Amino acid sequence: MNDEEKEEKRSTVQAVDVCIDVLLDVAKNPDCRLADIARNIGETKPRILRMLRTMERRGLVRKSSSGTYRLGNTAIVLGTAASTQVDLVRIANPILEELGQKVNETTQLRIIDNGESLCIAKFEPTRDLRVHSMIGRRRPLHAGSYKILLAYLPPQVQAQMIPDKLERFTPRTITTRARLEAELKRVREAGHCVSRGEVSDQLVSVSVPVLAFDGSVIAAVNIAAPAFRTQDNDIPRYIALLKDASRKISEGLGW
Amino acid sequence: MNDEEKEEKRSTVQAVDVCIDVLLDVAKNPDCRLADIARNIGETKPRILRMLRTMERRGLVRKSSSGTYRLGNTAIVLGTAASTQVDLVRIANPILEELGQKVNETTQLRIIDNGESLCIAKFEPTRDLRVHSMIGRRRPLHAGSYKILLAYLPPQVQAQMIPDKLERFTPRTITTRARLEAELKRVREAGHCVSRGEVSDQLVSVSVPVLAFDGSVIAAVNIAAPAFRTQDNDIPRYIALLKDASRKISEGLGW
DNA sequence: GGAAGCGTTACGTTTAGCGTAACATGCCGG
DNA sequence: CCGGCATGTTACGCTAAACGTAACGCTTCC
Repeated sequence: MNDEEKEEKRSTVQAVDVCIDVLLDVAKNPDCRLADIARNIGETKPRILRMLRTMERRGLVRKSSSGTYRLGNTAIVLGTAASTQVDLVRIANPILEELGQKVNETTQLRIIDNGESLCIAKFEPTRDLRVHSMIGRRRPLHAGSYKILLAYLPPQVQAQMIPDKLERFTPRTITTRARLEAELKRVREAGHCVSRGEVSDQLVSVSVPVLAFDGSVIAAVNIAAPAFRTQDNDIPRYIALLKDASRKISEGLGW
Repeated sequence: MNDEEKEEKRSTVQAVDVCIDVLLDVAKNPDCRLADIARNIGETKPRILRMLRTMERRGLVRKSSSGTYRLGNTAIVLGTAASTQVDLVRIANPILEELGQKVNETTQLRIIDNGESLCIAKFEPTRDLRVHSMIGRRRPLHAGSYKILLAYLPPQVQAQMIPDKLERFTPRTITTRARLEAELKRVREAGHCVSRGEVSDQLVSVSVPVLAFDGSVIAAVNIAAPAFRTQDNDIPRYIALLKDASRKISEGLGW
């Protein structure tokens, strides 16, 4: 371990850290087995077994009769409590719903987390064909309209957020740093970002930033819709509605 | 520590156990301070500080600028994943919503957890005056219509679930073991339970059991409504709708 | 202006809990 | 039918992770 890592981990509890790894792994892979978890996170089976037992006793995970693990009731309770405690999510939820009802499409709230974009709230309309969304899903920052999260960062922070290799998802994905930076400049000036098929061919997504009191960007609201039913003249309307929603969220947060 | 406790705690990880205590305490008391948490769960401040730091680094909790703690984004992600992984909750949610829309009142799903009833799913209608409900809220088993959870237990299990002292909430609360057992017998024969003001004066609540494949009771669905707008002739309708919902949940679970 | 709270740091001691190794069990293929 | 390989599980001795004590500044409130 180098000095940097030593500094990072000073005065933390390893067992808790590993236990969080286990929880996240179970969250990602429902019905996983002890051996899988141990392999995934690179620990020994006895260690993970002890942790799973502890968490099972507290209802954080559940062990099925076939020996596979899932998250448990306590995790639901924690999560529900969390969504009422995280201001951003609590405020945004009804606003996302109102917006989504209005345009009858999927809406999302995304933040930067660990160099990726993370969905922390969403609304899906009740129509047969809609964009599927999932809280907790992570996406790279360079593709799709939530690249807007990068656009307002201080230059050097932005630079280190952009990985050297930009993965390509579709022919329209931006994969060179130069083009991405040019696009980010344009996005910053426009105040919104429209992505047509950068992540998935058939999808259009439009994002605007959610501003903190000091003008910094703390999240992005977006509308995601199938390309075939999104006409060019829908876009300005979407942008206006998104800006309205974004403003309401900022106000709700007390700014 | 006596032998029993030793046996209980064999091959678990103490640090994880304490960390769950911390999480649950933060869930219960948003914006709590380090010293409060340490006091609440009877641990030293440095220990809790180390844990909070570890969890904060992973986004499980958030520390505000004023030094208070709340649950964080990772907790939301975990909770959302959990509600899709716990079959009972995943299946029950849309059914609870449909039921709640039909009667325009609050509906809940409750299970037995640790000698109490625990709300693990709910629906609230969008009307001004409604019964408030909260996932994670615990209630004693002897009061209110969810006492039905006790009614189908094997006699000796039931006996040890009923505490010696039955807390009184209202004049109508059952507080003697004999009366409670008589009531449970009646409930078991009727297949439903109606509570009028046992927990709170102004509330009526009706519960029916959710059955597993073997006929054992795994949960209770209930409708909770203000007493003034619940006429006697509403009750049979509620019971019928509840039984219907309960059957759908059982079927959804594959039974 | 001190007393009492807070969060935080440092450090030496100890015990929690780690990993190794061995075991029981189930499943598959030869 | 039996060995091979997977699984989950247990036992145990060793070690270092992390615990608690004590002391540190800081703020807040009498």
